[in-house]
Amino acid sequence: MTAGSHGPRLIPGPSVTISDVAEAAGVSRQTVSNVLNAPDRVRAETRERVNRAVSDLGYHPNRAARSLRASSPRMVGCRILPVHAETVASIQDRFLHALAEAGQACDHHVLLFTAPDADEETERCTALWRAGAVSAVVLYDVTPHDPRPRQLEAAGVPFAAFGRTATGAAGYSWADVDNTAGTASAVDHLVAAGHRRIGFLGWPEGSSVGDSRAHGWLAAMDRHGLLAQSHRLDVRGDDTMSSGTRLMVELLDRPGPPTAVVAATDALGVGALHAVRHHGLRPGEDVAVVGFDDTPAAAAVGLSSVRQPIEEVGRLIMAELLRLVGRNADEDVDEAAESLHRLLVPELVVRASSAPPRSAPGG
Amino acid sequence: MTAGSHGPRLIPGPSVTISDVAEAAGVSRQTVSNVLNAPDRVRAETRERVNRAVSDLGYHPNRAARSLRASSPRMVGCRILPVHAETVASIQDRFLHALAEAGQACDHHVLLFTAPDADEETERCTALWRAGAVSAVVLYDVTPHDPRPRQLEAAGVPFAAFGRTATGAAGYSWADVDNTAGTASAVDHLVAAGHRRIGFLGWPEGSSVGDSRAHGWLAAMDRHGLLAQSHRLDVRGDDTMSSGTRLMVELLDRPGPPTAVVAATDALGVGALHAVRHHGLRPGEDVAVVGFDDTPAAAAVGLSSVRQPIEEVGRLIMAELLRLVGRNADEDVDEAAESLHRLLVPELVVRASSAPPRSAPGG
DNA sequence: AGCCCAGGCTTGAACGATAAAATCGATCCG
DNA sequence: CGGATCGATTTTATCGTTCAAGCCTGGGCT
Repeated sequence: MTAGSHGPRLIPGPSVTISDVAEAAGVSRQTVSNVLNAPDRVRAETRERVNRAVSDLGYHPNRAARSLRASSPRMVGCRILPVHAETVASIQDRFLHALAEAGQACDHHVLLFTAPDADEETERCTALWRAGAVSAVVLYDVTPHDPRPRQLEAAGVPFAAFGRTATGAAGYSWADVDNTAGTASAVDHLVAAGHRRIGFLGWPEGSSVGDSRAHGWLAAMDRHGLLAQSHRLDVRGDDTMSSGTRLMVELLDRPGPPTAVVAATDALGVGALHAVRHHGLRPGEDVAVVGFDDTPAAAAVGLSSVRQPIEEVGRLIMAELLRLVGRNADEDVDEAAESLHRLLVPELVVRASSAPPRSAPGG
Repeated sequence: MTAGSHGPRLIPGPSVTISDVAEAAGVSRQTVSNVLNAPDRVRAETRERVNRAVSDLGYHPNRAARSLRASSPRMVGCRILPVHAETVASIQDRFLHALAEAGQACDHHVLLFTAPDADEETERCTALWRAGAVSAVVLYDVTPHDPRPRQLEAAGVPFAAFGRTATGAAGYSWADVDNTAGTASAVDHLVAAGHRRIGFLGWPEGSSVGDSRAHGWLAAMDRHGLLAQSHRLDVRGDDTMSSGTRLMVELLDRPGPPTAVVAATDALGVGALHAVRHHGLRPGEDVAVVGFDDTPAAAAVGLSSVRQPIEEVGRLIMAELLRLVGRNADEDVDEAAESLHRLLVPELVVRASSAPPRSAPGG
């Protein structure tokens, strides 16, 4: 690059203001503002002239100024969690993408922040909101005894949650995925394919998500009249692939082994698939396996999996936040009874690991 | 909750302004501002009085107003990619977290946006920058023939990249990970453990990352005087677990099978591990396997893996952006020669799949 | 006493956009 | 033909913060 750097600036600078546009179009600032925000108030001819000036100069209204005047930053805050080694398969990236995409449709953006724990998260949320950096925040992965919703309510910060607490969830807006329905639909699918001895690979009791998924399996087994044998087919361990393999081997070695299993996660499911192959059995034909979360790993190995409708969750949450802060500007609380409380049903993605419907139940 | 909702508002509203603080402390707006931004200009006693008022009222300076006045939004934009089914293991979430964490240290935040393709990404970056929503943007996963750096340079948008193009990379700031050094260090590690027949599982030629990793393996083999046999130990296929298993089976069935393999990704590595087990061999003892990217899956199955120092990349990029926009305010370009050009060396994480150092090379 | 000076604080003026009110022309109607 | 009405545009004021300049007050010096 042989310099020549003192030439005229051809690129429009970052600071084209509404006054520049007004001057170029021969009108006042407010007219430009009207063209952009209330076009019907301006004569067609003027409008066109202003629009030309806008695109000629490459004008974009300054967000800070607009936020200041409107006292609405058009921003939504969301904590991004660190990726721990134990986190086998996170769907946080899908969630954040869905949120960003949903926001973009209505000129809102997602602001990321980090926090070491829940308390700090609440604190940061509050600070961001008080500073007018965000008009609302999103809570990701809210668990039954999560302190965050209560804390944010106390601080008066508008929010919506992905997941919900055991108590007090009526007071705030949330969207959640019905884990119970997810494993139940997996059982239904397997029963329809002719399976009757359907096992479950899960985590030890105590986690809400794990318990829901276990319960969905058990309830569906009961519904299909298969409860009697279920206790022999229920094994628990860590949420890892190797654990899945180990548990599956254990099941297959028992008398009256399962012809199909529902795994609480894809990690367990992928592990189970390998155990099946290791036993010289064909996945999907001899033994069917269904996972949970439809992570890329499941797609890669052809594992059927229950997919959470994260994109839908993102859309719902963003829409709800817009409603919340829009309403706030109008009246105060009071109609809080109309909060969002939506339990979404996940969808089973069928792949080779459970694909060929069996006409007759195998021995 | 038995209403009683018309009580006084105990929670401090979102709109505590600097004037409120000033009034409470019995000083002027500017003095409050000085206490916060240039404490040494204010007498200690006054400072303390103001500080008390600040914390009593829960005052946080309004970001929009500050951004407007300083014409610096203290925000950095970054596109979030959708999670495709083919994306076996993304490290984007780690990167975004690192970026957010690094920014937070100096009161900067990350703004997420989405875009369907590179051109649209450039356009959105430009729009965000022109609107003063971000002071700079970050490019993630820049490939050798990526159009984005050129486009952003043309638009005058300050940016830094994770990854770099084949040409013109001297003109902008980037940090990248040395893939070649990564696979080479894996080979070194295996040679030190006594291995001599070290195979490679990779993708077909044509992708920059894949080729670099292949080249690192080959060069290291050469360096250790093992080049002669390398052509028999180099197999390529898709970046999936099942592909990894298939390729590894193929290698193990050849005459003079490898006692160790380097996989271009964790997906291939995990697949290879299963092939090893399927052959009745013990991973790490009979055959060693090393993956790449140190994804959670690798940790879960005990696969040694080459870990990219993403956190370091995030820190470097954020620091560089601050330098860039700070400099911009001062002088114009000109010292662009001092851009960041940093090639980081990844680090091998040793786990059971290659753990026990062998004193004597096995047959 | 009168003057200067400096530290400590306050006042005025931006930053860029927009809601609300004022202005200007032109049209309409009794 | 005068006043009312209405549409199109401009002017004014404001959001909350900070820079630049101004204003006190008290102390030191001549």
